[in-house]
Amino acid sequence: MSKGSDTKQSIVDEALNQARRVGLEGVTLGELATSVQLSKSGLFAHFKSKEALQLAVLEEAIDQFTSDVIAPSLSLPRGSERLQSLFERYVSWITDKPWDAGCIFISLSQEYDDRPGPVRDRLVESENQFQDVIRRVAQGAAERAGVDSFDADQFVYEFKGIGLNLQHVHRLLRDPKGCERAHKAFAHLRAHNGI
Amino acid sequence: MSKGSDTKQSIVDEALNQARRVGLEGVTLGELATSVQLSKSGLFAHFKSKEALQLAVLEEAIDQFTSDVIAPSLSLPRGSERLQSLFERYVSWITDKPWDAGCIFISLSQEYDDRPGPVRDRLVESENQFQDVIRRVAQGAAERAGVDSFDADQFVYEFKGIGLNLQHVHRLLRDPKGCERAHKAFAHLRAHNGI
DNA sequence: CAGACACCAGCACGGTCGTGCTAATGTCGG
DNA sequence: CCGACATTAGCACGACCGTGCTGGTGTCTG
Repeated sequence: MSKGSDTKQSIVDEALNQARRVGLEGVTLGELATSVQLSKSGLFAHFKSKEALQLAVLEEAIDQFTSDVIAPSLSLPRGSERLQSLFERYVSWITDKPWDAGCIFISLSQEYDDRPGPVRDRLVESENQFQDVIRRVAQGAAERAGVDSFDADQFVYEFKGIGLNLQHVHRLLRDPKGCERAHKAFAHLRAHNGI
Repeated sequence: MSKGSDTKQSIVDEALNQARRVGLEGVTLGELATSVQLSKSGLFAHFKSKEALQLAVLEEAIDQFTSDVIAPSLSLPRGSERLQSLFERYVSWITDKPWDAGCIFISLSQEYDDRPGPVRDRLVESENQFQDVIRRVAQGAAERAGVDSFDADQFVYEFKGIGLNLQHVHRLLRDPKGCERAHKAFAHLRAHNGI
């Protein structure tokens, strides 16, 4: 039972790479099939619908994000060190991909903000979970630093803004100074909150 | 020669509205034709290609942005008042649209960041122009406030981050507190820079 | 008022889309 | 080694895509 799972995994991997460039709706079964050297119907047999494939791809992206960004940061000691790590790994996630394609969640959030359905629902759920992680990590840093009246939700908002514009300047405008500006902005944010 | 221009304008308007929801590639000539009560070929005759239509739509969006956001702000006296107006009009542009669809440039930047061609080129050009406006307005406010060593580019980066995440939380997460957070973040940004 | 021309509908084209059905191939446990 | 079953190819389908051509209908100009 391993042959089938293997090819299914390679399909999802390739679909994820393509989705980073053309979006999840833009991934085509025909094109995807030739990419993984399968017939269109052979590929389709692994998923009962295109939507199921899209959900599998999204799930794969969430898994990668969890193990690349979240988990390593949470393994660090609570406090500003963990917070800094979370930010830096988020920056790397957006800019360091060997395949040059950026953060897929940011692309998908624009693609699905007006497209109801299970894909959008799952995307919203994962975004909220990520916000929760940021909030808790920041809250921990604030407590360790002895800061009172810390507005965690506001911190999350500004944290994400830095990341979103990083993707914007890095991918659309091709500004090489993006990372530098992102780090500087985050330093401002930390200083402003005393953490 | 006014009948033709009128219908052409109504086509572009409708296409712009649809593009806000499904992107420029997602706008379909057939669907667009029925929306404006024209035959597909009748509509197509106004543009020699779909790409020409896309460029016309983008140009229309740029015009609206200029007259809704940029021009009114630039008519105000130089300084922090003008800067604040620019930000608030940007926030309104993202959230206040009667058609509930958000800022199309943010959607397009994700759609075309990996799709070379004239549409992407024009989009990049207009983004750079907007950044120039922010930079000059902020620089003016800094000079009026007597601030030295003002990092205008960094200010632009953080300004845009606030707007991008506003679109994100407003449209995807449907967070009603988005505007409030955006304004608070901008107040932080101004305070940090002393303007 | 008539001729020139802009405007638009009808129809057709090759392609590709997602999705099914059927049959041949492969893989694995007994 | 063989039978059960998972995996994949071939083929077909209706729908829609962007794009042309051709002819008719309106509209403005002289």
